[in-house]
Amino acid sequence: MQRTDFGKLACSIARTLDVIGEPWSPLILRDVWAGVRRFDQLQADLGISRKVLTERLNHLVDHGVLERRPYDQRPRHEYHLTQKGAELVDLLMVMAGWGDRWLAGEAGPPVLYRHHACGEISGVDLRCAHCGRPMHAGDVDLLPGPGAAV
Amino acid sequence: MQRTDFGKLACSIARTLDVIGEPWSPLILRDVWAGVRRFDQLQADLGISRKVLTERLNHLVDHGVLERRPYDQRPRHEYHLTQKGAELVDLLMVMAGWGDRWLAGEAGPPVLYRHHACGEISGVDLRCAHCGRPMHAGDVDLLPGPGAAV
DNA sequence: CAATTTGAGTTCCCTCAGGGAACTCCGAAT
DNA sequence: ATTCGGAGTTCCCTGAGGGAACTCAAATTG
Repeated sequence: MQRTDFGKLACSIARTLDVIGEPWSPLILRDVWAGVRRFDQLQADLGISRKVLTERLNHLVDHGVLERRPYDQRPRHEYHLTQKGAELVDLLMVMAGWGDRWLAGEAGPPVLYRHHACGEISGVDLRCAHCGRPMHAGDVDLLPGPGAAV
Repeated sequence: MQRTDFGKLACSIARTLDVIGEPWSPLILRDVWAGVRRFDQLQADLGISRKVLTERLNHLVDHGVLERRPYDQRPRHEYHLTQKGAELVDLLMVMAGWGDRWLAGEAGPPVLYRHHACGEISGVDLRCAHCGRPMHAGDVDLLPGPGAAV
C-alpha cells in the first residue's frame, strides 16, 4: 500500500478524508453545489485532468455523495448531490468561512452567502447541538466513544 | 507546475485546501489538538513517513497554523496551534461530525465531544451568524463578493 | 447518406510526490 | 569517551496526477 489508506482508521476525520480528501474532490463538490453538473463543464471550470476527474466522480458516486442522473435519451448525465453530499457542503461552507477570514486579504471574500431565512449576507456559526451556545475547538473535551479502537 | 496550485484561485475553499489540503495535514492538526505535539510522537501515532511529516509541519508553520515552541535548552520543540490553527480545528469538528453521522456504522463514533459550557456529550450545529437559525447548504444563495475574480 | 459535432470518458507517456528505511547532527546523561 | 534521543535528511522506488490525443455512440448538418 503506497498511498496510505485512511478509511480503516478509527477516526471520523480520517474516514471523511477517505471520501473527500483526495485532491480536487472538495472543489468538485463545490462546483456541483454551485450548479456545474456535467463532465465537460467541470473539466473546463476546474482545469482538472479528465482522467482524474473521471476517477474522482466515480469515487464520489461510489460513496453515495453524488448521484449520476440522466438528462437525455442518449447516455448523457449530470451529477447531483445526495443528502449525504449536501451535508458535506456544510463542511465546505465552514471551510470557506475560514478561508474568508484568514486568507482573503484586502480584496475581501470572493463569494458571499445570503441566508434564505433572514435574507442577510452572513456566515455560519458553530453552536452546541445540545445547549445552543458557541462550540469551538477549545470548548470541548475529547472522550473515547463506543467505536473507539481497542 | 505539475500538481496544481490551489492557492491562487479566487475561492476560499481552494485557498483553505492550499493550507491543509495535502494528505495528512488535517490528521496532524487533529493530533496536535489532542495533545500529540512532538515530531516522533506524531510520526509514531500517524505512521506517516518522516520526510512527509517534516514537510507538512514546515508548511503548517509557514502558514501560521502551527507554531514551534521550544521546551528545553537544547533544540527541542513542540508544535502548538495558533489562533488561526485553532479555528481550523472547528472545521475538523464539523468534518468529524459528518464522519460520525455517515461513516461510523454499527460501532458508533470513535470519539465523543463534551461541551464545557453545558457538560453534555454533543456535536456542532451550523447556525446563521446573523439570525441564529439553522444554516445549511440548501439555505443559502451564492453571490459574487468583493474579492471575486474579474 | 456522409461528415461533423458533442458529451463522456480512455489511453499513453512523463514527471514528481509519498513510502520506507537508513543515515546525520547535536547537546545531555552515564 | 560513549551512548542516547529528539528531530530531521537523504536515497531509492513506485504510483498518482498532468497533458494531450484517441475512442465511441447518438444526433445534427449539408
